Amino acid sequence: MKIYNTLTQKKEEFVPLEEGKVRMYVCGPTVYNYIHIGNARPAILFDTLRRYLEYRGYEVNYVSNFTDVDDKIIKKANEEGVSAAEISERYIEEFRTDMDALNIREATVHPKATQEIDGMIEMISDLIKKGHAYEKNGTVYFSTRSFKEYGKLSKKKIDDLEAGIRIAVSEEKEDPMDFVLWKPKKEGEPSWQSPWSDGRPGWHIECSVMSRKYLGEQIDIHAGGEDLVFPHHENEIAQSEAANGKQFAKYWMHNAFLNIDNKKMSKSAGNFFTVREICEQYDPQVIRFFMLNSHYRSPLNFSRDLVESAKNSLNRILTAIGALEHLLGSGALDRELVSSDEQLILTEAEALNTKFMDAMDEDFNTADAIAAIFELVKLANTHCNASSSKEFVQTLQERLVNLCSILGLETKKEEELLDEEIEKLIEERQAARKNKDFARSDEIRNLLLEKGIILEDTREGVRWKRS
RNA sequence: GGCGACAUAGCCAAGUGGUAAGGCAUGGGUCUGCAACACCCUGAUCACCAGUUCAAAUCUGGUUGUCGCCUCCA
Repeated sequence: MKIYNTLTQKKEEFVPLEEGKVRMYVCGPTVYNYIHIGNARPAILFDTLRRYLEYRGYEVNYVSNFTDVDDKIIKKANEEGVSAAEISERYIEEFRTDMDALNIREATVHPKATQEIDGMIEMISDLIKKGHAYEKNGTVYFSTRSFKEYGKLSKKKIDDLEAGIRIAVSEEKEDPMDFVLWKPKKEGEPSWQSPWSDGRPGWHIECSVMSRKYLGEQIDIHAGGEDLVFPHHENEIAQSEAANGKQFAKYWMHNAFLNIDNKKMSKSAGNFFTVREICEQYDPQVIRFFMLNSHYRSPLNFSRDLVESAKNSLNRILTAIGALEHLLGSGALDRELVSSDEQLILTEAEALNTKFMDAMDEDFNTADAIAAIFELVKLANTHCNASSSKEFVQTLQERLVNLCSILGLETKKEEELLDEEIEKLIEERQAARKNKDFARSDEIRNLLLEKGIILEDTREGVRWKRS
């Protein structure tokens, strides 16, 4: 299994620190609003990676934080006249709702920054003691020059960064590139006591501390959006490695951005969508499929047309699985033994299964893996019918369901029951068709279509699905 | 100014040395009472130029174009 490592800029064989176990940390959201569709990309991707690792037999310890103290949260709280905690709690709940809709599993541990302040103070003290940080008027800065490998992740040289050109440099800093570990509170801000001042932690220190607490000093995979490479992840490396004296994360994975109509999402331009509003218009599964249908390290464009297209694509897969299940449930399959012709098809299916796994092993190539699913769909559509053997159909059905579930695509909707009224209409339509009353038959079909029920007449009876 | 990425059919998108996966859309056909689903057929020499090689979308150099990071941001 190979993973592209931002640190080395190469695909590397994945070898976990401890055999059979994977420790991964994914930078979580700052909870000050609903998450947008761009936030959903890493969440979906790394959840899928986790599912795949587990499928491959690894025990995955997946930690993702909530940044629940931050300027943006405080600003929002002040605007609404409520506490920062109220804002963060509210949006943590909304975040969970969105994650659930997208079928993203909950992290093993989902720590909140505000509950880890002690650990942060401890690490900051340690960094000061080791000469990697210094205090000025209640503010503690990390001394980037003290960490000689600073810049190794983002491949930047401190001298090239031209700090201060675009933001005013605080005169307190010994070097323009030094960043804040702890800052004193301003009026009306939430604060915690510390040896330096009543205040709050800087953003970067959170992840170093939470990662160490829940996963240890060294972890396997640290992931996030590519914009986090610098400065966030660079700073995390500096803090963690300066404090622990060990390599922090072995593999750094970064997903490319999601653009809207070919432009970067920005609130000022108004070209962004929240996950919430997209989920009102489309099955969240479509969004998940959409994200997985391209490579995680390539920029991905988002537009209505593209989602429409993804919806049709996903439907092809789901329809095929639905058809197999319908066939299995129809009682039409009375042959038990797999024929020799069927055995050949099953061998092909086995090869496609391997193709899927190979694609996933090659730096998590979900687009290629999905291609294997489509080829499997084609096999099933072409070869499964009422004269197939039960085992043949079942094997293909199970293969498809299994591959989809690795990607977090749920194919088994719970046994849904239709309204009695609708059931009656379907029966009435069947009777009408039998009597060749096609006018009435079509009338009923259209009526149900308006109610979101699509009917399909098959040799094995009527099949319905939701539009 | 520094660092980095990308450019494949109408659209989306795999593919890093041996003559282009997969999907969506389009058009034609089969199936169907009609549909839907499905199946069959239908499409690109891989931005451009030069080079390396028996052989390049895939390597090297250059050109053009698009984009990201360097500031809170997934």
